[in-house]
Amino acid sequence: MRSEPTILHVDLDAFFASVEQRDKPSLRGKPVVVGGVGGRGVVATASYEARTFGVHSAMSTAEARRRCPNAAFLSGRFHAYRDASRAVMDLLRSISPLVEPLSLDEAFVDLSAAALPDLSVTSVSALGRELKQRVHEVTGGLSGSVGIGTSKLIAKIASDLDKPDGLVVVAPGMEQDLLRPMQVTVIPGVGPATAERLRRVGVHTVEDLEGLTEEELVRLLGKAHGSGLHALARARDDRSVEPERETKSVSVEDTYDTDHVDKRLLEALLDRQAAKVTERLRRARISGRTVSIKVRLHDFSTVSRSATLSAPSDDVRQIARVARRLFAELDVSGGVRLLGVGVSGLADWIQEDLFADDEATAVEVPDEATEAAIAAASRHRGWAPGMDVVHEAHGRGWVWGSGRGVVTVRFETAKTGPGRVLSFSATDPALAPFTPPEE
DNA sequence: TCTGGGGTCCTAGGACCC
DNA sequence: TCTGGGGTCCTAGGACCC
Repeated sequence: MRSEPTILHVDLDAFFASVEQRDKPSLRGKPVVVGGVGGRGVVATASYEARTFGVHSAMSTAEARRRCPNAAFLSGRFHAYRDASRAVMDLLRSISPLVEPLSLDEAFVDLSAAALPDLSVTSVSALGRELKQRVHEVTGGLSGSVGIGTSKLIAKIASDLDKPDGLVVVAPGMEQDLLRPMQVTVIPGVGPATAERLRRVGVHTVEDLEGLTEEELVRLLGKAHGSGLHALARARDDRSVEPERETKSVSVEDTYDTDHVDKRLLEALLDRQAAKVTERLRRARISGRTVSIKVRLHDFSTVSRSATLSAPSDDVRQIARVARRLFAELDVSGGVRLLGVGVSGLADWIQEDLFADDEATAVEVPDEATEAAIAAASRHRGWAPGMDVVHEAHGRGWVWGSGRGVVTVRFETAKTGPGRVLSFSATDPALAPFTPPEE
């Protein structure tokens, strides 16, 4: 927690719905619901007019239609949201270089890096007002709610206090007075499951939460969540604004209007998703080592499977093949409601050839020994012997570390077909010919 | 016609290594 | 061939957020 109110949180009001109303005057003043319009859709954003009918985000669209049959139901125009979001984020970055977007419609700004005469409540309040005015201008009429405080926690809670079109600045020293009477669910990270656990031990408000020791909270919620909540309950929060957060995973998933049972259809859908994921990896110039699938069954239970490759890949066929293999292990005879493919363990796409200059002591060995080494190493790594290794190398190189040294196997590219082993070398000549480890 | 899609972070257990 | 501890990696699932 800082001594001055230097963290600002902006949240655009009913963002998707507001963009629709901005672009289509006939929708202004009327209930608008943006989200999935299919049989299994849910509401992403409801305009304030729709909210008066009890429609809110995450509600099923079917329920929303029941509550507000006259609303306009729209599936959304993401490029328009992205454009509006970009205008706002650019605006924020003109105020301070330290901007952390949380989503299209939300961001933290660190005002300690902004050009301000001082960081008094008066001064940051004036900045907040001006910001709201300029958000209105750069977006062609959208409003945002702004919260300013001495920490992320306080700024975020503050922006929610006077929605829509609000501005709340929490003066330094007032943090605990603000939090104590509130429900524990105002703390980001306290969702239904955590709230229920806390309720069972008689904790409803932040003040109640303060009554628990860190040990008690850790016992109840686990180490990270428990000690984190112990601090936040006391308004202790020194998380910094992180302008550049790296992507950790890329995924695609689809819920189908009816459950699918046809395995061949499902495999084709999986292939398509693998292609979409790969396309996004390539656009971002990244690749990934871990391929995951997600399957939601007819009863809404969800299973996931993943497999980690020896090297990062952005190869459609390889990712699709791994996805299919993982899928084949599952019993989906009851029907599949949702299917998804994801890639994590991301790395820069352009990989240096780590082994290019490492050949000084390299010793060439016969192909037979190479194949044996690959087979042994692949068993060692838990792969099916032989088959995946060549593809997984993806034209780079591949290292197997053992207690006795490092063995490098080089491949030609796998893009034009199954790769071929080009050479085999060891950093220590004593290792060649390589002896496969015992099973 | 209950329950999206894109993510992040955490936990727990097992394998493996030293 | 007895016992153990720590660290890392991997996998599956869960909670949470917008």
